[in-house]
Amino acid sequence: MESLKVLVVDDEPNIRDLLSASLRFAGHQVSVSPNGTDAINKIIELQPDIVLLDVMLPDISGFGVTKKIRGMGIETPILFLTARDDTEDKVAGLTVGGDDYVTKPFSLDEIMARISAIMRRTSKDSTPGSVIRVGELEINEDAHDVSVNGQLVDLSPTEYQLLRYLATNPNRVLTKAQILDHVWEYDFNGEMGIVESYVSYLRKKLDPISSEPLIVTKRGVGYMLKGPKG
Amino acid sequence: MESLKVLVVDDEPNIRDLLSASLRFAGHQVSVSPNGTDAINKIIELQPDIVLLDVMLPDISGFGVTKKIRGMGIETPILFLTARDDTEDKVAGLTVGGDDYVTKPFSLDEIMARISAIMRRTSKDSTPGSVIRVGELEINEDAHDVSVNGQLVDLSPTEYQLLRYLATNPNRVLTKAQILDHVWEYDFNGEMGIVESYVSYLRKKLDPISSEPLIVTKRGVGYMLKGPKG
DNA sequence: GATGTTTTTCAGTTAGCTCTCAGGAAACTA
DNA sequence: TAGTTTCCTGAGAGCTAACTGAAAAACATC
Repeated sequence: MESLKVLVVDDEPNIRDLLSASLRFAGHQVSVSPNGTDAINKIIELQPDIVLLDVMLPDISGFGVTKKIRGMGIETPILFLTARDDTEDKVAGLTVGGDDYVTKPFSLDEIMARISAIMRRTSKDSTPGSVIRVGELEINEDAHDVSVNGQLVDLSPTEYQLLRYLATNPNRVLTKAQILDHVWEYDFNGEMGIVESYVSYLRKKLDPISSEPLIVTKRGVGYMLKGPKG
Repeated sequence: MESLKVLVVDDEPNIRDLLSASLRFAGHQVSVSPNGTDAINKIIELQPDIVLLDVMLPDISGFGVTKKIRGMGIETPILFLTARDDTEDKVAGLTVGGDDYVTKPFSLDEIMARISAIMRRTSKDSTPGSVIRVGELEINEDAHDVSVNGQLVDLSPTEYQLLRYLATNPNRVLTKAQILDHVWEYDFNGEMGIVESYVSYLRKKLDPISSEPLIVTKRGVGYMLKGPKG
């Protein structure tokens, strides 16, 4: 995915910082906004490629912002951020058009995946494709399917997300802390041992099929998904 | 279906936004109009391929608009949007020619299906056909019936719409929120559990006939109709 | 207005997932 | 080799998502 202009709208500074740091690191151009009125102005002024929009804002709600800018003919795709315990009727209609939503607390990897999905669907030009391929491994993001040497592997949601994070960084060691920060929800306060557990789960499912171990341990550092070149 | 020029005429901004977002996302070129006189001008000026026309408008009614443009020799097909409690004789005669109507509140999937049907009937070159085929499953949109391995299956209206939505997105996981947004009427206020119920109904009717389960559950994500290749 | 169908809700059950922990294995250190 | 650290993995408790039967509510048909 090429560099995008992203606007992050949230009243919680922690969330803003988390998202803007990650998005900047991913090579995007990020602006932030703490409330609805400012967001509307920034959307008009900056014309971002995508807006990450909290629905619960101090002044105008995310829906109000959407209504306003859509009324002006601005069709920028929106990724809504909603509280998990919002009543269901509040989130109705959020997946219409190019838009989508994630619930708080989210994981960074999920945010990135949703942004990719939205840009893939809405942008006419470059279509990077929804298949991640690393050596014998193939991840189909549309079908949420994983296969090794053509053979399907059944993964739980967390296993899937962990594998995808590794697969988007092949031949690169990722520390357990990095993995926790990207794959688990930002309010997770458990131990890093859980990463070891899930790596173990993945190995048990993947290694019997692959010709050589896919995930290698770099002792004292972290884990790495071995790609064809490395 | 190739890209169409669509004019959406409705005085409620919410409906206009809902329709224009969905139609744009489907690749069409959308213009909107809030009243009858403006609609007449836009129809003359833009020469759309199809008009989505609310019958209840603040100035000239949808019928008035139709009469006017037909009097000018403009034969653009029209999909009328009517209130559900409109009397029969009011909507009678709407389906003459290439026209059709849907009642408010509608589901997005129904709107899209009606547009396809109208374009299929009126355009000469025409789209491939009205049959959706995914593996052993066959949906005939003209006859509104469904068969698996050649054997007819009797479905309720909602079952049919759900299956069609899944079938138009084979090998792609659809979340319950997406399904609700596309298959149920836009004012539906209930819980997502209803999707589980209907998936269960479909499975009970389809699985005894199919050689393998057609609808697969992607736990924590959504549902997917399994096609031949995936 | 009675009957049958469809839609929607609900609750009990089932199956699957997340996370923790603890003992053991492997790898480094000295 | 012994000691230390890091990692691996099996077991299990607790939780959550999903399935399904049943009943209530809405709707249609005659």
